[in-house]
Amino acid sequence: MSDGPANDGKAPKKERMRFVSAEQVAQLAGVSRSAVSRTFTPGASVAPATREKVLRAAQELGYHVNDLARGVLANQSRLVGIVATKPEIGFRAHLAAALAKFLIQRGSIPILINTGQTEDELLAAQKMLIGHRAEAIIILSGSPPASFFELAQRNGQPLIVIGRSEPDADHVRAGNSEASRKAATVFFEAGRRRLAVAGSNTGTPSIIERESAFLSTAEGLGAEVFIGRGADSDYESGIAAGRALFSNAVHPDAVYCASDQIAFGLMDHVRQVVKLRIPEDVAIIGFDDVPEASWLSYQLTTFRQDPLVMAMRAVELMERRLANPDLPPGYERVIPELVIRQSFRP
Amino acid sequence: MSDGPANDGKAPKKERMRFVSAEQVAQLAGVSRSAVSRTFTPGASVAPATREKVLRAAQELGYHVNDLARGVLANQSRLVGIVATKPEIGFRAHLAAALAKFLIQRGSIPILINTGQTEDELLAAQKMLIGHRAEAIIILSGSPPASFFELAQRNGQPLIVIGRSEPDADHVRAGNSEASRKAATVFFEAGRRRLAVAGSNTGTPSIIERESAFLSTAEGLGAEVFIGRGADSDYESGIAAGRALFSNAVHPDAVYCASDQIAFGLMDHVRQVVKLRIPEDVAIIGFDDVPEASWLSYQLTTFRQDPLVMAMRAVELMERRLANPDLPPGYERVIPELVIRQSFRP
DNA sequence: CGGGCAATTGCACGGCTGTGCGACATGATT
DNA sequence: AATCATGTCGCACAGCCGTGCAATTGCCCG
Repeated sequence: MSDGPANDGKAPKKERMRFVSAEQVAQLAGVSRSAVSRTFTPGASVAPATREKVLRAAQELGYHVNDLARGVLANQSRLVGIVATKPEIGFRAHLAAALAKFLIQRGSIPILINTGQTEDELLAAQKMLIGHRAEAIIILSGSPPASFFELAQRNGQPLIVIGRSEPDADHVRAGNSEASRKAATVFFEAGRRRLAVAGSNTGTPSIIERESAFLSTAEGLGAEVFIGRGADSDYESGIAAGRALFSNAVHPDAVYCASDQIAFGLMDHVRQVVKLRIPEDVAIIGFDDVPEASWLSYQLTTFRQDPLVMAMRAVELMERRLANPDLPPGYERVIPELVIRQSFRP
Repeated sequence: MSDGPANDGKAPKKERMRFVSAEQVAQLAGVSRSAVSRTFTPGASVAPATREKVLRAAQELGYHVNDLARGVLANQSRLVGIVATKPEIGFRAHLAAALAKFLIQRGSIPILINTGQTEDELLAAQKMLIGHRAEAIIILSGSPPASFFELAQRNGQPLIVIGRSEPDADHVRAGNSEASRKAATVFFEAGRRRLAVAGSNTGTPSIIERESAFLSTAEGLGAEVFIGRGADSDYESGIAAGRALFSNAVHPDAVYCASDQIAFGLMDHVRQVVKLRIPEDVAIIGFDDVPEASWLSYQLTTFRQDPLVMAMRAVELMERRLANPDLPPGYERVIPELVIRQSFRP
């Protein structure tokens, strides 16, 4: 009297529903499984009539090739890891979104790894990517330990680094030094003589590069230089930097901020707390040109870093590497353009 | 005289490097492949000595289980799709990041699908998720067509919807109506009588819900009501709404904005273009409490919607559904709390 | 020292797929 | 009409893995 697969006792039907398999389609269409496989393989040899039968059966059953199994066989998963800390903030958010879009366009599957900076977390993320046979890993931020590179290398997973100069790996980054030198120069040429940089104590390589290039140029020009730093490179750090730079009697008359987020915090502090005018009393230049930079409250003059361009370059590097793993490391440098708004006009 | 696998002629070594397989580990360790498999399967029966040998060999070769193949066998991929349009903007960015974090914590692989709103794009994304046998799909935004739900249903992929009431699917959303009624009420109780809502023409269900609940409550209280809308629900839309609401001689003295982004645009327009004071001339309430809301330039009174809480609820719903696919649809409603800042004080 | 029991191990299968190769049908050609 | 080339199809294998089952080992105790 039992019907079906004897659902006896407790067992709450553990087995997940199975997707339709090629075997079932073959059966319904009255052909062999090979015919089904060939129907969905471009360039394979199938008679139009058979193809038609298979497609009809597939349609009826709602069949779709199992890309996982296909990947196991073909030794390619199409999975690509995007590794970032705080991927919801500022420029990184735009970069991650752009990467996801381009990766999907080329038929890859973007995996978003939102990880902390601790070595354990990174290692766990990497294990996951290796386990799933990710074809490549794109790193957006931070400074992964050497072991990260080594492990990826060993498993044949190309690593693309964005925003950091990594001589042994493919990388794409902005021309931080050029931009920072230019910032110091335009400030100086506009008659500003007390130049400051607002950076971060826990700076990423990009931040550090911007700080130091600006400082050395400013000093070279003979200007008085100031440094203010916050804990990170976000809004609060901008406030902290502003506090450090504007608590003395003599303060800078121009501040170069290592990120737009820092600039926003610093501008708010300068205007609302210190009660100085921008740009009359203090000129500001930022970096990134996130959408907020054009908001009326900020009108920030800043270096434009196009996330679409950088993401595309990164994907191109990845494709190049996948096509030929033995190529020497390549790098793309995107030169940022200074977008002039109200916070400083040369 | 040929060495190696006869690299004859053009063929540029197409074959991708293969990862280490269990077979190779078995060979090196001098055991059967089963022993290797058991070593990496918790709870399987392996002698400590064998286990040790296997682990040593695996370490030396850099072996890691192929989760793809494991997934094919066990009929579970651990892949979870996160579908969003413009995942880099505002609240959605925080939601997407939080989801990625929680999914990783529970051992799932978050796939970020950055898609447009056209039906074709959504269908392509879904095909991809079906092909890779994603275990569940979390939708952050927009209004997918009915076919989307149908196709997912048919393939046994649970669908979790965030920010939209979807009676036939698991969903988690904010208490938009309660919040919006409260907004109208506190405005009124503070003596404001010309109440406006700033919304969007292409509103998501959340936006629409907020608009209408505010409007009906405001009318019920006997206040004069205004409506201003922009094309989307971002900063520019806030400017547009501000233009619509403040171009006549008689203008609102309190505006409820359907999102923080709208509020920022509207506040900037009101202060910088219309030259009114906030909150003296115009009181503002927003929705979301993104970090920018606490910036000194805005100090926005707004309804707090915690992305961490919403993401966690969504993941819980997903787990529940995966554990028991036959459950009736569940939903979680998160009640937003009004965070008081300078733009309006009850 | 032998027997029984538990632990461990290897074999083989199952879960999906793509594809080389031989078998077959079919149309065209001499 | 016989033969050949061509296009299709199915079989079987390969590519990874987990696991049931039976065989083997090792150990303990009588």
